[in-house]
Amino acid sequence: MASSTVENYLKHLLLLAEGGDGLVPMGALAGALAVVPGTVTTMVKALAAGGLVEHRPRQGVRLTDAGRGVALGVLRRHRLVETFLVQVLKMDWAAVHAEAERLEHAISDDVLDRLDALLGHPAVDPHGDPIPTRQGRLDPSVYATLATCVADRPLRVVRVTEQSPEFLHFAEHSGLRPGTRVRVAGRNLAAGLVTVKRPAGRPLALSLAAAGKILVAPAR
Amino acid sequence: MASSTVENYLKHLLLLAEGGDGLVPMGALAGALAVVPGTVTTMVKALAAGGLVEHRPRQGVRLTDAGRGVALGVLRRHRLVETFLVQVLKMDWAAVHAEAERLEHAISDDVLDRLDALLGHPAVDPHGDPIPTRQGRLDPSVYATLATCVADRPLRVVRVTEQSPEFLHFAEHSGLRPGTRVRVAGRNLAAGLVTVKRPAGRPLALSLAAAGKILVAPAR
DNA sequence: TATTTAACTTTGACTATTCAAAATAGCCTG
DNA sequence: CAGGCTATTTTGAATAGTCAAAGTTAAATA
Repeated sequence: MASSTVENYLKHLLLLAEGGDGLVPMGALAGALAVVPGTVTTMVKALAAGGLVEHRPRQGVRLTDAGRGVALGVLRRHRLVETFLVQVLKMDWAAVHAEAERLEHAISDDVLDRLDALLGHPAVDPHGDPIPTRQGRLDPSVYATLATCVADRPLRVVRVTEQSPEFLHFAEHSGLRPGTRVRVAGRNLAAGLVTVKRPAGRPLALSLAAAGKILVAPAR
Repeated sequence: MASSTVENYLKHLLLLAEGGDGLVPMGALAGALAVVPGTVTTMVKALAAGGLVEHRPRQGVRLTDAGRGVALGVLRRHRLVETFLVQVLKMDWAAVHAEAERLEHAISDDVLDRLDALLGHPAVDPHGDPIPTRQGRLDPSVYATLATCVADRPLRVVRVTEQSPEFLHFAEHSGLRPGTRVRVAGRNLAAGLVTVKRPAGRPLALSLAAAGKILVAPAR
């Protein structure tokens, strides 16, 4: 059994590898885990010895298939727990991330399957993040963001890729939860601003950095 | 924050102190935690330094008020989680103990309060064990057992004080879950046997040791 | 190409928790 | 009261995970 620490290393490796070629710099992992770089080097060598990662010295780390399997399991637990906390216990979607960080290491497969059934086998969590299937399949869909999408088309928020309570509260109060219909009214690249229109409320201005965290798809 | 290990030491100390004067022999604690006695000595000295227990060298350990408070919190989490697993996730009552052993260290007060409300503020868990209140009050009721109660009176099973899946499965199949009406038909002390009658089914024979684990109250 | 710099690795040390095995303290028996 | 037994404590060592700080490397800069 992988310890909570090992599970965290693998989970963050999976998250950091999204998009790229999978080779994660040691420093990025250290930052994500809030430990000093030397600690990561030590741990990564141990994980490599266990066949969970491949270590390219001075270049980075990559999950092996075995490591990816473990990481997907952790991510599935994390996202299903978040969904449970919001849908059944009616918790604030900004608070559930921290809770799930602890619970994801303490839930058995049996409990997880029951939770999954209770929730109706959800495909995404409250933030719109896809939930890996029991077989370890993770929806690879790539979406545009409010910073990159075509302007003046009807859109639908599908995902908010940030878990800090501050940002999530802002998104909620701005009516930018997954499912909301929006439209990009304009962009001012020089000023780094995006203006979006929502069904109700006046136009909303947000920075390109913030806009880049709101993933959208064409509203059909 | 107390580590899982510390929480376990305190929880078992609370459980082992039930009834007695509170002074638990080091060996008993070692047995309950499945560690060697030397480990307990080391750990208990650390807990004593932290004000959570009082250590009487060569005699035993006792919880301080602070330690008891922590232990009651752990026990509350354990028993509420068990109740949730049985009532909401429909798990086998024999399986939930092991699950709760892990979850009890990962649940926040916020989640716990919501679970408590969802379950309707239960007073006892699926085994009939009392759930400490949020204020740390634990029902001190003492019940008779099938081994000690008066014979030939209508009774009601209130609690099964064993968590091994084997015993719980036996109890379930024998119709001895909390709530069941029973009556002691007879005892043979020499043979160490108790015969009980249940509403349905033929008389059931069980050993005094087993009968001592089934707590009962007069059926009103 | 020589130098600077940022990222990464190494080294030595520390905390928490555990075990095995040797030492000791109390108590019970004769 | 001497032995002996049992529970407990001590001692020495191991494992997992971590940090601080010193040492390397490789790539970017001049």
